[in-house]
Amino acid sequence: MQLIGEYPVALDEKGRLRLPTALLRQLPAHAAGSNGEGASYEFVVNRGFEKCLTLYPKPVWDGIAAKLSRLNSFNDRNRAFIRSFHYGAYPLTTDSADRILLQKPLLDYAGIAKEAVLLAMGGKIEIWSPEQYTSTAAFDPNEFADLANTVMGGDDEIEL
Amino acid sequence: MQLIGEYPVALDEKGRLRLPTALLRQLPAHAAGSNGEGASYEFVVNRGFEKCLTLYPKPVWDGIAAKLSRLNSFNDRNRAFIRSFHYGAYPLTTDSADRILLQKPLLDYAGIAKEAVLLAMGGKIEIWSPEQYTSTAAFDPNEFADLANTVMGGDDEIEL
DNA sequence: TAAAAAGTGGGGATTTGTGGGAAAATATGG
DNA sequence: CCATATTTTCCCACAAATCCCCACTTTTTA
Repeated sequence: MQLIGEYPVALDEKGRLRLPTALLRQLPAHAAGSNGEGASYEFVVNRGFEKCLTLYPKPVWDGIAAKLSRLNSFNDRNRAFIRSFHYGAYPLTTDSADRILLQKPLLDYAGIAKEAVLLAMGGKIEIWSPEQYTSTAAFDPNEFADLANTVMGGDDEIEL
Repeated sequence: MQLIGEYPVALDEKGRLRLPTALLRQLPAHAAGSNGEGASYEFVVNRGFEKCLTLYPKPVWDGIAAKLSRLNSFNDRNRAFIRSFHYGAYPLTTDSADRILLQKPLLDYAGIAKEAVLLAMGGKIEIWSPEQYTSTAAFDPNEFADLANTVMGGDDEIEL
């Protein structure tokens, strides 16, 4: 699953966050009604490594959970690792208008109030507060070049 | 069984702890009434390896107990391990309002008073005091970089 | 420029969560 | 073994959060 896109969204009075149609269309409608109508989508949210939330489509999460479950949980380090993934985890389903409701602790963690930015990448979707997004995830050409060099550098086989 | 979620809960005056519906829905209603109504859930609690309690759905516990029983109990280390696993273990059933009642020694062990955090992972549920949870479950991603690489690693389809 | 699709905003039913009285069960002490 | 104190749990009533539903506004498409 290769999700793409940056989407500014607004939370309404009740704290509901609508997932843009452009994003939902990229997901396999893991849905109720056999027809396209009334379909709902399942996700798992999580505290991200940075000050943001991470939204996993359920199938993607299940893949991760399956790998984690193969770890021996009698080992301290493994346990801590598994726990780190479940830190702030919460299962979500879209409502009948393709909206999700995020728990207050999660919103607080990411510093999200009325607005947010969704950043879809690969199999997951990051949810940022606009402020954090511009300061942390912002595109700085110089920094980008540095990173590109560090991460990809020296490997002639990879081209951007 | 893949349980998901972090749930803040409050204990009432009588020390009862209600299991959130979102969590119970993930369990096979190991239940009394043939209909969904009046169903109750069976668990086993235990002292966790960390300063928390571990709640096992009965079927999961049974699986673990079966494995333990296959250990050679003529070996004193095995005997000690089996004993410590049962140390503080206690069977529980939800009451008619989906609440459980934890013994004082267990609450003391985990430092739980009025509030707790439930962390569901894989087949079990950890019960933490909020303080312990934030200090123990917090993690440094870099610390797990190698583990992440080993477990998830090499497989470019899976992302953290 | 009309029609369709996407997005927004509540009212209010329904579900979930909380609290406490009192019955039932269990323990304690003669 | 009975009487009393304590703990547990049932049951009901109330409070709060969630979600369905539908109407309305804005944007896109043809």
